Amino acid sequence: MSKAIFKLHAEIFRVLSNPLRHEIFHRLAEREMTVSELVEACDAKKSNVSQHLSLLSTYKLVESRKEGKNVYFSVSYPELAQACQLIDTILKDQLRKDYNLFEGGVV
Amino acid sequence: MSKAIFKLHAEIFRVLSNPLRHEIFHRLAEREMTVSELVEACDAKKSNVSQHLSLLSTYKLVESRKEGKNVYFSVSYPELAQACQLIDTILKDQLRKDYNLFEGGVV
DNA sequence: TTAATAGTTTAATAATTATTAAACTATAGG
DNA sequence: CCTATAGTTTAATAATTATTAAACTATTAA
Repeated sequence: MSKAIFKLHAEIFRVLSNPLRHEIFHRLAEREMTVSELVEACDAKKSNVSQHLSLLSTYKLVESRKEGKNVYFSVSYPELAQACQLIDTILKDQLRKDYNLFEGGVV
Repeated sequence: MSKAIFKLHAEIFRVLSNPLRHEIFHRLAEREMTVSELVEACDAKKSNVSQHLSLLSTYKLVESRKEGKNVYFSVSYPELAQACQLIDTILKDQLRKDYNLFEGGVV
């Protein structure tokens, strides 16, 4: 396995390594949403959400369709979203104990 | 699901988002290795590998045992390593087509 | 007890990434 | 046309992260 492949794979992890981007991806894995809906759900700035969506799109993790004034986003590969949720589950189940790193039992 | 949880999950993705760290984790998922073996396998600087291992350890993704002059590292949760490999596989299978982003068919 | 090997830590620099506000584009309705 | 709403882009600043070299610690063996 070559450096280039590790780099490519790591790159996808990087895309999901920003908390807001991770949240956006997670929410889209549950249902299609407009930018405004995401802005409200995530309690974030519109321009910020838009930029994160743009990066997620660049890496084809999400896709969008325009309908009137709204743009609806959804995950491109449900399989990938599932795999990410699997990781999230493993983390929740298995790291909960360990993480006194993270201010007192946040999980 | 709270902000804090997204942050925690994103943090693990961040740990695996550095190419060298990703490579190290991937190699350790295959077998236990010493720091020197990793340095050679990854063709990287010893201090750099050591620092990445330290971060991986902090997040409990890897663990180590000392034997004489050597320190042997291995993955802590094979389940997590498997889930990461699942993501890697999905990426390889599904994104290959799309990635003309990445200099001419690297995957 | 010295030299060699294995690994870690520190500290500085370089490189990336995230966030914000402001300017911008597009669409729909009055 | 004018205004409001939805979203994007740009550009600047702030914050994080990665890499390197050099100094350091620990262990083994001569």
